[in-house]
Amino acid sequence: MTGHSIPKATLGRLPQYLEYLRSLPVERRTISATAIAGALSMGDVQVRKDLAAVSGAGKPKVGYQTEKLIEDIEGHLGCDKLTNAVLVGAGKLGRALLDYDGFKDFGVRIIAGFDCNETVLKKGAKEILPIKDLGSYCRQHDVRLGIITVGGGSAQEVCDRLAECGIEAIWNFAPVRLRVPGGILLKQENLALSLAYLNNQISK
Amino acid sequence: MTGHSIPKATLGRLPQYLEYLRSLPVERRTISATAIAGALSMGDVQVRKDLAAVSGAGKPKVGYQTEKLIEDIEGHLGCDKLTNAVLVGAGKLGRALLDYDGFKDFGVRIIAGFDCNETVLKKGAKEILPIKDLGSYCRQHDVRLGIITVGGGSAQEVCDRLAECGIEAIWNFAPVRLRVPGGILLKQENLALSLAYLNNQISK
DNA sequence: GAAATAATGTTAAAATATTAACAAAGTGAC
DNA sequence: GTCACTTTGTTAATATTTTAACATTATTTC
Repeated sequence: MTGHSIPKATLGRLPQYLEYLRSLPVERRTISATAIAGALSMGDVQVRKDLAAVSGAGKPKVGYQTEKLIEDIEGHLGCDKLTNAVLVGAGKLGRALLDYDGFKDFGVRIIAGFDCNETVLKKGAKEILPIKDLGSYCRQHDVRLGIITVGGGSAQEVCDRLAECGIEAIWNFAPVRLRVPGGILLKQENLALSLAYLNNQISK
Repeated sequence: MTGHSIPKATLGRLPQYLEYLRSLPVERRTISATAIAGALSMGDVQVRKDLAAVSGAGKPKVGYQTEKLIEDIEGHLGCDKLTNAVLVGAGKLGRALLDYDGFKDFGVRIIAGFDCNETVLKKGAKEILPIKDLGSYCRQHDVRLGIITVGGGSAQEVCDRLAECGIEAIWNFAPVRLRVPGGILLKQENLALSLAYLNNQISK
């Protein structure tokens, strides 16, 4: 168990399980793969296999210990270690993400936003700072993740600057394909993409 | 060609190709699978296979006709048919999506937002209307897609109301698993989920 | 305590998806 | 016109993922 090679497909489903498990009432000490499968409308065998890849054994007739399962999934997703992140581009989307507090459940804390537009700068809990302070801030606060929510035009520039700051991964919302130096992880988020998929299914 | 069974994996990559192709300058009349693969850092054979599934033939030594390729992908993604959508929950994220105009490129037009909070109501290009008008509005405007950006607490309620309005698909940003009546398509969006994945990779 | 049940875990099979290998077809240079 | 080159499309091999089948194990009931 926890051998080493968790299938990529499994990894992609883990957050789903995690989310569901967390939504359960605390009284629910145990849960069966069948129940999870039912709630998430997936095959029960698949759930069992996924869980087997990341967690210990369940008990026949009983299921898995809910709490242990959550812990194990969190462990594999790295939710236990808190990663500091900064966000660049305090437009509407940027501010929405900045204020969204659901990320901390997944081990990421956005500790500050940056923008070049003076008018959006803000002090307080979630600061929005001038972009020129990006480098020094990142180095001071052990920032490992950068989130890009600027327009497509300046995304590459922001990306480069983040790379210079020693960021390890970039989560890009700008609809532009970024060039990142080797060693830096890039995740492209394209909300329109989800829509396209939905729209396709509807029309069908 | 356009036989009928496009692999699911291919379908998932189509929006990526589309995005890239659209980013090309118009002078670029033809493009090779190799070039696409290079830009997107994927295997060239895969690109060729994907393209073969949705479009006609390319010419050796030349590549594919950019414009035709775009059209074909759009066709398969249903981007050609414009679908009307409404958004419920005009918080920061909701307003960000409402104002984001990238969706229309993927065949979806958010024509109005709804909220129960009187203070955010707004007239103009992208109206924000009181939630009580949801039903009549949807029926009048042939709305087929509903986007939920309310908090987790009221998401199910909103979902039920949308279902009553004859919506065909729901795109849910609330971190809650919704129960939808059969026949309605549900796509769960969980931004935190992407983060979890990233964070996992970093920690590794 | 034996039988019934609900769950697990494993092994094998089937389906999908990716990668590699190679032959064929345009294009351009000489 | 032939040769070299690039790029396609196809066929086969490999890897991965999903599904099915089945034997096993704890719990509950009688």
